[in-house]
Amino acid sequence: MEKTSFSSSPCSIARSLDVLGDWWNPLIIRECLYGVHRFDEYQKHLGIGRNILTRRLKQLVGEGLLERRLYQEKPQRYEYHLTEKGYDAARVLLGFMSFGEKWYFDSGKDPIRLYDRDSGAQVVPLLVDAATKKPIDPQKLYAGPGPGFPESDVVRRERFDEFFRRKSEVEPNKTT
Amino acid sequence: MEKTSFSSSPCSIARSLDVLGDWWNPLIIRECLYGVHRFDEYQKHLGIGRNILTRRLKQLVGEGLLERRLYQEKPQRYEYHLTEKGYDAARVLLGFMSFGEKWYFDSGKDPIRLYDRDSGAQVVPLLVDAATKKPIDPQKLYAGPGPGFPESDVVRRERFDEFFRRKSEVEPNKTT
DNA sequence: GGTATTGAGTTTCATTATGCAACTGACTAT
DNA sequence: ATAGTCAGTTGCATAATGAAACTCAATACC
Repeated sequence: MEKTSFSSSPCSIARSLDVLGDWWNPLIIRECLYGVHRFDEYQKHLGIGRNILTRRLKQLVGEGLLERRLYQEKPQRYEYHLTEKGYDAARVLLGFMSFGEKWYFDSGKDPIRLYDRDSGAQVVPLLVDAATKKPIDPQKLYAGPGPGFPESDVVRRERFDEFFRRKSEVEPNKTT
Repeated sequence: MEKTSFSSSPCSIARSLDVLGDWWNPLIIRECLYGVHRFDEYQKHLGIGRNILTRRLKQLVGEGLLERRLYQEKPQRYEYHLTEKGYDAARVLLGFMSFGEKWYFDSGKDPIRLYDRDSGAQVVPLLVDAATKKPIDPQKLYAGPGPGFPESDVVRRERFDEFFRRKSEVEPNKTT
């Protein structure tokens, strides 16, 4: 397998996939969000092999999404809790939820619902543009290099068709 | 490996992971979103093995996220395009982007930016509650069974600690 | 006409990760 | 003294991956 690490890729998606692009890690984070924190509970709820659970937990702790918390001294026992980064990863899971609900369950028959801890009101995640607060339609997007895009990476620039086409309409003299 | 399919799990996250819980599928969808549609282009951009690219494309077409489009008759040649479902999956990718940008790149140095096709304005994805339009804080959420949750699945109900605790505060007579 | 190139895949094979089951070690409850 | 809980390890068969070479079919070059 050799797992092809994307940790050096200049793409936020690829970077995230290093820790979230797998079957178990998101599910472990989900359980944590639902209030599961101990080894055997993860194992039972997920049906994951104990060996790979060990590995996944180590990875998630190593990546800073979970923290190990000693909850008992006598035989040392640890719980796993979400860090701030872990909670941010959970936000990605909400994306999975919305997608899954729409495409795999009849509408109105969603298996799980989310509520606000303060108000108790149901929470329905929606992806919007931060500025206009309007829902995002991926079909109406195009991508371009940002400030952190490596100048050197000429090959990958090929992808940003639309960006450069539009740019050259604005500055027709500069031919990239 | 035996890939443990979650297709029957009563969880939207698990269901989504069947097709998105992998390193390549999200990246293929990303490329598609950036305007890449042909076999050799995927292979070059992603550095993915041609054999597994074949399998992934088949899976994505089979799952209905991509559609094969004949673009040349003589030697039959196909392009892969996002379906509506595929574009919805792309919405999940935006979640990955936000996460990756925040945790793996200095702020203001995001490698890739998104723009609106109509207005040309930059688009910044943000997860909000559909009703209140306020940003979602995963720390302030708790989960409970929805209308589609299988009554039979008593084991998994254990997870919804907070939900049942709160419920019994409201209806203290009914002890679940 | 013969050779090279492109596009889209297969095939083969060594390397890794996974799932399963059994085992260890430290303690606790009966 | 025996059974049970919790958190892992260890060992092994099996399945997925990555890399490179190979197959077709057709067009482009000379």
